Amino acid sequence: MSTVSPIPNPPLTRASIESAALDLLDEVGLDALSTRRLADALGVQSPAIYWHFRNKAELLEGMAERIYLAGGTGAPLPDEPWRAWITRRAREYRKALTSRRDGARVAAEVNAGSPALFRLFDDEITAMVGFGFTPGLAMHTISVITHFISGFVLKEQSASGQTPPAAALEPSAILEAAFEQGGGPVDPEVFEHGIRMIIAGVAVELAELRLRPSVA
Amino acid sequence: MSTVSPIPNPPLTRASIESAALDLLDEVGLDALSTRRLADALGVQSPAIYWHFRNKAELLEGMAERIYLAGGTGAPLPDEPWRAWITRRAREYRKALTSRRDGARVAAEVNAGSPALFRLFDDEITAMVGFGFTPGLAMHTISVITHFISGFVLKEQSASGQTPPAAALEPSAILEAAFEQGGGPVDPEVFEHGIRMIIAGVAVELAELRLRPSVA
DNA sequence: TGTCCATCCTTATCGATGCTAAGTGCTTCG
DNA sequence: CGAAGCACTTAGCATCGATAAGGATGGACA
Repeated sequence: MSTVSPIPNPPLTRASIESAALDLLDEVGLDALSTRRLADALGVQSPAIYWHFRNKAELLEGMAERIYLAGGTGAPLPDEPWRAWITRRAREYRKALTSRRDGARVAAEVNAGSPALFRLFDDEITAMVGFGFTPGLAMHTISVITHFISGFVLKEQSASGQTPPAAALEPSAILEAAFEQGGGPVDPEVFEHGIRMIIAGVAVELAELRLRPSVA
Repeated sequence: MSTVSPIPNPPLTRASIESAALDLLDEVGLDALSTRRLADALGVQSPAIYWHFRNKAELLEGMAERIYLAGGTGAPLPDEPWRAWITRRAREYRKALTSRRDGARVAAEVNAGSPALFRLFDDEITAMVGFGFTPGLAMHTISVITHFISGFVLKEQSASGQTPPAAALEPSAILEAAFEQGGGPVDPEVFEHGIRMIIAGVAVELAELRLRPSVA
């Protein structure tokens, strides 16, 4: 027998732990993501993680930030109209959340704290003001869209792999038609439609704002 | 010393356990809501709970349903216009979620299953069709509003009692103005504004629908 | 009246979890 | 050569959700 070659693991870093944690998340889901399993995946004992992170919540925050930032930069492209830009950003945001199992649940833990996310938020607000939004309207608009997306993806991800409602009750003919036409509460078209609705609502206010710039 | 009067606890029921669990939730929060603490509050040993519920998730579903149903009935009042009705329902829904600590997190667990909630959903869709919505538009509208509210309250509740972002970064003047005018992502005005935006967006489609009823 | 049985709860215990305390080996630098 | 401190291991604590098995209670029925 040859001696086992004593290849030492590459040293842990916050980044490598977060990466491994995200991969493990995809494998086992958030509820089964324990520090011991993560340590196993890293070829290490579980307390090693606590040298790099104060606790599991801090790890989850790091993971959440990575999920967020996977969406890419926030600024509008040159000559990109604001509706197209907001629509694109909304889709990117959803894609970032859905790219990881339980991504929305993990992202919901973050307290909006990190500098990188703060910058991104600042850039987006600034860009909106450049499009004629008041700062207040920009804050409201981006917040509304963000809340909608996180609520949507949260249900979308928790609905996947779940027992159907057992159909114990008979829906009315109208409700049946609603499911047929509307595809259920987490149908992809609901997402698109929601973004369109919100943008349409904002557009009304923005138009008024351009006519009567004095009104905040 | 008088003998301790042997008053037996009233027997447990699903309802009494769910009630006690919701009260305990207000006291300690979701993360500290364990079956042992709950059993303590009920004057009972923890496995007793498992006679009434298959597991903790089933308990949480019962709690979630109670939180939802605390909002009251869903049908519009006589002569209530649809915008007023939807606005009122949105506020009631938010109020139901915020009435309990971590209410949105608990409610997020439910898989939309219970018969009572199914009925409520059916009633609301049916009412909207009565207002001139197509079944599909009704499904989309109610879903969009629900997702927005759950996303909003989720952040609203997780933001309360949390360390501010430490202000490590300097916001741009525009972002500063946005916070001043807009009050931050979970400002109550964001909620009101979001509902108005969505309703405005829906109103546009509804108006088109009334002009050209052939279009789904 | 006596026995049987379903109901509802207790005792005891399991494996797993987040986390801490204390110790160990390795590198680096004075 | 020795000290410092970094990065990790070993050991263990309190707590968690959940199960197994048994005990008490009360009504149904012969």
